Amino acid sequence: MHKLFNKISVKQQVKLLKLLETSTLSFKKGTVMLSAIKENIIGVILEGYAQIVRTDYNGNRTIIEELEEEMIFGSTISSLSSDECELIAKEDTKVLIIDYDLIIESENNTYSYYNQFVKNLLQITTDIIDEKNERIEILTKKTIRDKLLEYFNIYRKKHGSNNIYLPFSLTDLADYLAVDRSAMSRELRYLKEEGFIETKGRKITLLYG
Amino acid sequence: MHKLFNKISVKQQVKLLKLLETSTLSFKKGTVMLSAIKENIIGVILEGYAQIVRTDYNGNRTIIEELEEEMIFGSTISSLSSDECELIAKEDTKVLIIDYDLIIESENNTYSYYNQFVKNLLQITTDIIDEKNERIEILTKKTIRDKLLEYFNIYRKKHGSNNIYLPFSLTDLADYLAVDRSAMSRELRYLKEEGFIETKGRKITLLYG
DNA sequence: AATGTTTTGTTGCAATTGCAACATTTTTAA
DNA sequence: TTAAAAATGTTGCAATTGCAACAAAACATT
Repeated sequence: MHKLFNKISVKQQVKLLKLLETSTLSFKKGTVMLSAIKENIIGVILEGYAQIVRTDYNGNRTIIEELEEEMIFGSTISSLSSDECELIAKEDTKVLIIDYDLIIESENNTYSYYNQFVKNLLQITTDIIDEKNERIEILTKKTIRDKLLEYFNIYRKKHGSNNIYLPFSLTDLADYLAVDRSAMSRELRYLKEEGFIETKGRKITLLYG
Repeated sequence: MHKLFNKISVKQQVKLLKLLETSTLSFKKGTVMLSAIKENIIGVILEGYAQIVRTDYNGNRTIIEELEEEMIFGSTISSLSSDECELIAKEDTKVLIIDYDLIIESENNTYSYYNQFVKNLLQITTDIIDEKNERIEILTKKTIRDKLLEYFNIYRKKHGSNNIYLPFSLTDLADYLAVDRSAMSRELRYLKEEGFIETKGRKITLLYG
């Protein structure tokens, strides 16, 4: 069950979804779900797998977000500057769509499940702020080395281990750090040569305090 | 009246503050309000002016946030990695402290003013996410020039004007963009020389489409 | 198992940037 | 008003980085 429905019974969930006039949409693999993100909505991936892809003025396409089952997306929540972004179903995908304005404008302050839902959403948004702050913390470092080390430190603090298992490819890591991939590759080599880290595939071991 | 109390009558506000066990603290100019930000709280500046300052391992102090009257702060909301951060009253300052955990854990889902408060807080957090996304958008640009132009474009889109009035000093802008101040100064000169912008103090005029 | 695709590693080189140091102007506070 | 502090502008230079191009490895798909 999704965090969004924490402390809300199944019966109440049904009522809630009706109250918020939600809809469930299904998309075939490969479909572009344009309209879905044009408006001010919150989406939950119920089944399948989708990506948010940006195409910039040069025609370069970047994957902004990978949306797996259970994940949440929406202009309120992610960086969907709706102009350039597309939501694309990479598999057959089922999405729950909730109108954000309706959540906020609804005057149904007496339904306890509705209020719980708003609270759950608040929890999720504050978690997202934490993540954004982490990324900003990393991006404000001036050198690639410092960005890497900051990324490592945050990971270590979170997981309590010197072993880092990258949740994505090194190419994606370079995107996340907003640095050139080959330059990052070079910096990782230096860190290895200087004995700060060891790497094996996507596993990185920190050898420093 | 603060956004946080939007659609909540003064009478209800009083009840709400009691319900959430808030406290109002006063600090003399120059005081370090350490404890205030150590815990999971939301603070509102009722009067005065304060700063959140980080001191890193090198002893370098950076102003992370400038908190004027009406402004809100807290670990849930800003980037207060509480270890290195201090909240400092720059003038005599009065602060409203709200325990975030109490907001979330309270089961008072029947008080409409409480629910409205949670909703207001949700609005504020989503706005903050937008701001963070903007900054990330800027920070992921690779050159100083592109960072500046992205900053300008976001400003122009928001204010609908080619005149930019910087809300802070150029030194602070360099911090915000996470670039060296003198290098930014140089880049601004190039932009002027190439006819893209004009500047006068903290006013920048965009001369391009 | 064979093929095509994506990821990774590497390197030379040019462009960008940070740093340090200093002069000048503006702002702040006594 | 005046002195001190902060912000701004400038420049040379070294360090870091992005870019391009390529080879090799890993992965995915039929």
